[in-house]
Amino acid sequence: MTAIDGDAASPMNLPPVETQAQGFEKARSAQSSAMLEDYAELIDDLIMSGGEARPTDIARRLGVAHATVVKNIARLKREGLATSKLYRGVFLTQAGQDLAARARARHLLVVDLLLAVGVPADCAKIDAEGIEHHVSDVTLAAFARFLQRAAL
Amino acid sequence: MTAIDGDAASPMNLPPVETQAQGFEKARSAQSSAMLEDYAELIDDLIMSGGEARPTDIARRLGVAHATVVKNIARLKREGLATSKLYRGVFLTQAGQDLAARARARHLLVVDLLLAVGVPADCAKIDAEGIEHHVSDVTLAAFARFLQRAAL
DNA sequence: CGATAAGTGTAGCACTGGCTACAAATTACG
DNA sequence: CGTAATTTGTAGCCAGTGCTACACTTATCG
Repeated sequence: MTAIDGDAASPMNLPPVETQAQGFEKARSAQSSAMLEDYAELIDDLIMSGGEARPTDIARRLGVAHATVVKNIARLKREGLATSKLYRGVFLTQAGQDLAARARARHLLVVDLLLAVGVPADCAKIDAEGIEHHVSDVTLAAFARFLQRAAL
Repeated sequence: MTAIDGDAASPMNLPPVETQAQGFEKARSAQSSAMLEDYAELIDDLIMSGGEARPTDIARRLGVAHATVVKNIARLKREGLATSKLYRGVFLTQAGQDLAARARARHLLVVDLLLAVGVPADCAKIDAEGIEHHVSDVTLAAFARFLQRAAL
């Protein structure tokens, strides 16, 4: 039951079982909240730039079918992040706006770090989309510190 | 059909539709191959360190139920990455070993980069598990260059 | 004002990847 | 050698997130 025997069974260079499992578990759970963050950030972007966030626009931006967006917006509403009336655009609650702000800050920081270590701009933007959801707060703080140091 | 109108509808600071959709699409497809890479790398690790990769060990390392592992191993076999006989351990085909080698190289490079920018070791190991699957070849090359430069 | 286009929402399907529960095989041991 | 524990495999369920097809509302325009 305990993980002790698991460690004892590793004769050499394998990482400890718990650490490894922890990493995988975190990666799995990150995927779960990734959609919420992406939607919140995108909806916020659309509202701020154009005044409204419509399912069709969101779908085009995400590269998915509009029906997928409608279904996922239902989840955002279920989780208290967004509101919408029938055949009207989507809006973020306060919680949704907070999430969007956090997601955007994280996104920008990841892009900046990629640029700072020499990743081409277009590539940095694309890769950041996948990476940002797996960057823990500790790592994010390290990124910020590194960028501050590099800017001097 | 074209994305032209989408761009025209963006009055200000939003990124172009195609680039954005491209990033999201890549993130989604990365998730699809992530499982294969994780399994291949882990199976290879287990075989190299202990001589055999058993579903129960894999399950413990990944932090999932053994039945999940068995099901996913079936997918690896379907895709020509692994072989196994009933009630015996799992082995990698040549393609599987190649995938494992690539995954491991990528994993190590990501961990090294995180360490190089000041992320704590334990945190780097955990976060790398999620990040590695979203690092494109171009970005990976940039990481390598950065590390080489930093080592001087 | 009415017809057509565009946008929105609903229903139902497929696939992935978790899980539990149960069955079968293998291994360990008295 | 045979029984108990462990391991492996199978079956069936659920949730998430895509999709297409269809229905309905809203907007556009002749």
